[in-house]
Amino acid sequence: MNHWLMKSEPDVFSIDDLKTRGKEPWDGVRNYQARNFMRDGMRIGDRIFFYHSNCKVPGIVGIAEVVSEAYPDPSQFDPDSKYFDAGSSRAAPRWMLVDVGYVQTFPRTISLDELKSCPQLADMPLLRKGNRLSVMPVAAGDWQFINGLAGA
DNA sequence: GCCAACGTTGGC
DNA sequence: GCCAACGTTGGC
Repeated sequence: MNHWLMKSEPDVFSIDDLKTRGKEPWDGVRNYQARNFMRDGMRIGDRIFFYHSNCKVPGIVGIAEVVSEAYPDPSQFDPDSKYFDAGSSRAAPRWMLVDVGYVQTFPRTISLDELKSCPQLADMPLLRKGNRLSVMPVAAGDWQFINGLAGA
């Protein structure tokens, strides 16, 4: 099983929103590297750290899981969507997504500051300077370590 | 709201 | 194929 981290702005879609909905199509990803992780890397049952970005205390707030295979992101075909992509077509979809299901909310947020303070996590892609990927892999060891921090 | 970092676009 | 301009991300 592979492990992942996905960023979301809580003002737009928070882990509480995911909890309420149960599962959600992860639409709107318009970065090729992130798309490739979803399309080629993710398998049903893979676990995901849910990360809140662009907010007061950015950090990992809980766990989600992959609940579908990758399929074309419908929003790319919708002219009324802000994610519409005129360069894509149903015959050759450019953007893929997976459905993400709620698993648990951590008892506390593992803040970005705390993650940065752990020498064990220095190689995490999340902590690399200038990284803006919204979907990225998490090494098995880092997954275990962070779960330990969360008391989960 | 600022701005550094980085991806994409498009002229040439 | 180069690279300047532009847009976006996301921490602060």
